[in-house]
Amino acid sequence: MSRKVSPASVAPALLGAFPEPGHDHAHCVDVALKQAESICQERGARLTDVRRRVLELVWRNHRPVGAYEILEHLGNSRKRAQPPTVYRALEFLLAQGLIHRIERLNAYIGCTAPERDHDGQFLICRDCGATAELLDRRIDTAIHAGASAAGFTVEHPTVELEGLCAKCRSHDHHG
Amino acid sequence: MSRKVSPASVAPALLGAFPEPGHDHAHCVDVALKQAESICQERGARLTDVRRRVLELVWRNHRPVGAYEILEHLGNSRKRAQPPTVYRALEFLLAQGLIHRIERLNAYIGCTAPERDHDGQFLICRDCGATAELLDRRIDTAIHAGASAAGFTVEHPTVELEGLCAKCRSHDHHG
DNA sequence: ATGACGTATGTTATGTTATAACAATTGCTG
DNA sequence: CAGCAATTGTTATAACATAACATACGTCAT
Repeated sequence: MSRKVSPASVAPALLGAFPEPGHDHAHCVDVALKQAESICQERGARLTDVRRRVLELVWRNHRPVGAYEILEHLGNSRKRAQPPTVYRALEFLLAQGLIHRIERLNAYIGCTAPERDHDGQFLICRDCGATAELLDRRIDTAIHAGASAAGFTVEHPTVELEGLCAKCRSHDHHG
Repeated sequence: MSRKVSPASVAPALLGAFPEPGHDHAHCVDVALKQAESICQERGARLTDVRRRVLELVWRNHRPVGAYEILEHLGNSRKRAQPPTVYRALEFLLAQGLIHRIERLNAYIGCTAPERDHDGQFLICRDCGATAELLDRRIDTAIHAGASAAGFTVEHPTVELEGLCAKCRSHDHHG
């Protein structure tokens, strides 16, 4: 069992793509959790039980998930967790680059390329809610160029693109 | 007095630029209000008293302003306005393209090019809070190209770039 | 002018998202 | 196992936003 996971072998084939309707999502979750373990171990960061469960819940599907939605599913039969528990876990996962926050939606989504330090670009379908992460260097380049023309240095770009995914666009046309 | 205002004559020299520290801000507000009047008249939209006052408050400075901050300044000596009053005015101003919402900050900022229908790109200084609007076609192009490569049609891009403006960057270096 | 209608605003209550502050627990290290 | 730092639990509240219904206002046909 190699501890160091090569990006090529584990990266889901989702970068810039929307998942197929019937794909093996358990596999997506599995990969994400394994990557998280590996990354945290490398860094000496502690992927505790709460944090792992929150990460798992963020990965329940390929849509951004709200903190309170996570909270609902985090409950331990008898006692419900409180907001700070979830927000602290989210804060940790954000800091480790394991998830991203979607500002438009006040929601969180699993990162598909956690090995790289980056701010992604997000394609958010207004119809089905599916959200894909893009890592487009041309967009980055254009942004940095445009900003520096105004004397501005970009540190944390937020790029969230609402629109229609291919599937929903074809539905709209046909139905 | 011409009713139709040519963009060239009124557009503030701020597109993609941060305002000078000592600029005549009363002029910025004045221009914004006049443009708003003109645009609403053309469209048969009613720029009522509440709406004009909210627009004026959004333009108090070149930083995004929160709804509750507006609320505080909207009070009429005796009775304070309620949240829905402000939110409804903001909704109207957004619909008319007279202001933009900054998602990262849950805040609103005056649009510097209200005659054009557009989603701007925003440069937000993390140090001084000053925020400038960019209308960079290269960024738009890169975004649409990147998205369509994933089969995605962008309808409403959100581009909010946090970083350092020229002034604050030089302060950082010197001090 | 007046009544009917649509738009705008006032008012009350509540929903949703997020954090402050402090206590208790856990895990690591000497 | 004592001491310390990191994590989680718990209580309360802050910050942002909207639902629902009442009132006022503008305008247009009669």
